[in-house]
Amino acid sequence: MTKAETRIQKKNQAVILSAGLKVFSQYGFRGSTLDQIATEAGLSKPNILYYFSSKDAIYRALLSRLLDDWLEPIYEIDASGDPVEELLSYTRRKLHMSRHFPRESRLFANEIIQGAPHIGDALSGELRNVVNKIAAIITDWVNEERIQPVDPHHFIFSIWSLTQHYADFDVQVRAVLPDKDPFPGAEKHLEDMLRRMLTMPA
Amino acid sequence: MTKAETRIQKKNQAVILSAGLKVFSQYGFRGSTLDQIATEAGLSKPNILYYFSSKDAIYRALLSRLLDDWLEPIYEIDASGDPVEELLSYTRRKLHMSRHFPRESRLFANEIIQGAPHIGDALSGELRNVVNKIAAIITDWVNEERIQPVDPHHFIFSIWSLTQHYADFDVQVRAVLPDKDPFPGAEKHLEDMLRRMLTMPA
DNA sequence: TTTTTATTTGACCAACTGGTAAAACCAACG
DNA sequence: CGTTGGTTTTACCAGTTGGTCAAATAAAAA
Repeated sequence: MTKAETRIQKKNQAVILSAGLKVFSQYGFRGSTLDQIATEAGLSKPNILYYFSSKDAIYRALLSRLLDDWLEPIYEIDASGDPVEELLSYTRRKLHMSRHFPRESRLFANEIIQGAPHIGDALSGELRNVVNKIAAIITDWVNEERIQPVDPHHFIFSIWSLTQHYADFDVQVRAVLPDKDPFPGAEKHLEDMLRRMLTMPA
Repeated sequence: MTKAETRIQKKNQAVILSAGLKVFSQYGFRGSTLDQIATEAGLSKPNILYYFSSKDAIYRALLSRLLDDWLEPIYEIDASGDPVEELLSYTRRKLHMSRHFPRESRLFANEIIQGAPHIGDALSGELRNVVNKIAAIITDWVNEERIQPVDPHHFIFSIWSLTQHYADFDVQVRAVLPDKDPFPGAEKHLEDMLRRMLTMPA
């Protein structure tokens, strides 16, 4: 039986997780320090360790929420919907995440680049399963000749990379396009490109 | 007048840079330690600092080589060549780099994700210039109706993200496709997709 | 060979790391 | 009011960090 949490606990846990997200997403696990997180959270270091038993515990708490959020848009793909529209709106949802939750995207990117030491299991477990499911749907759509032939797995990787790029490489994108918000252009570009790629020629 | 380097200097500098690349590309700058690099290089820590004045110096030496290597394939794009083939072979060169120099790709990714604190200037300088040049070429090709209309900047970003994904997110890719080498499939997929994108009428 | 120069090492340091312990503080409730 | 239980802080610790220094060693030049 888990004890009910007080208001203060809820608030401070949220503050710490938010600070941890900011710091971990920028420096990776090993490059981040409890002092940084404490400063960012406006709490003392021992106070942080009163709410989370260790640096690792903060990181793991963040990651366990993360994978769910990261995968959630893919569950909304509807096998009975219009193939092109389903895949385009999945892409739109992923791009939306890059725009509005770039820190989460970068935290994930850091974890993967470092070899996924904390979530490797989830990758070859849940992630792999859901990807294979969607890949099967895409294969069906191809066989029914409702979209152009594509390698379903690599196509999914393409959507991930195309959308996450705008969060993970934000600095680079803005260095090249300094004046404007890149996202409207990105959305139009991705929609055009993917639609062209998927659409059967008349 | 710079002194000529002895063969020991050459060898040890190379060994240290190689070890630094391995460590920095996995943990980022702040997450890496001189001890790790020393162990990886098979040298003592003070011995490493005999060849490079600081941890930062190793990192900067790596980055200064990196941007050149990273950009080099784009310089080979020939404005007078066949548009589709030029862009496809650029993509192939980038994918080739992801396959054979994944550590360099991840070092670069780490640096960008962290906000490019060491190479921000190069991004808004040299990188921006060369991208704008290639973007102008692509715009010409579009205007001459030799390829389908695309946003040139976002199209370049797309090539980068699609190809680098296979280096930076290698663990994820292999978690989903555990049995096979992903690169042959990736090459075919990217070629199919990009060709369709550039040639199919809207 | 001797001398000069380049290289490597072991001992060390101050600052920082994640984490602990106990005392002090504070809010609520009887 | 006083007690109780949750919260915060101060002081601290042992291990690690990037980096220094002088002495020891190996290589090259004379």
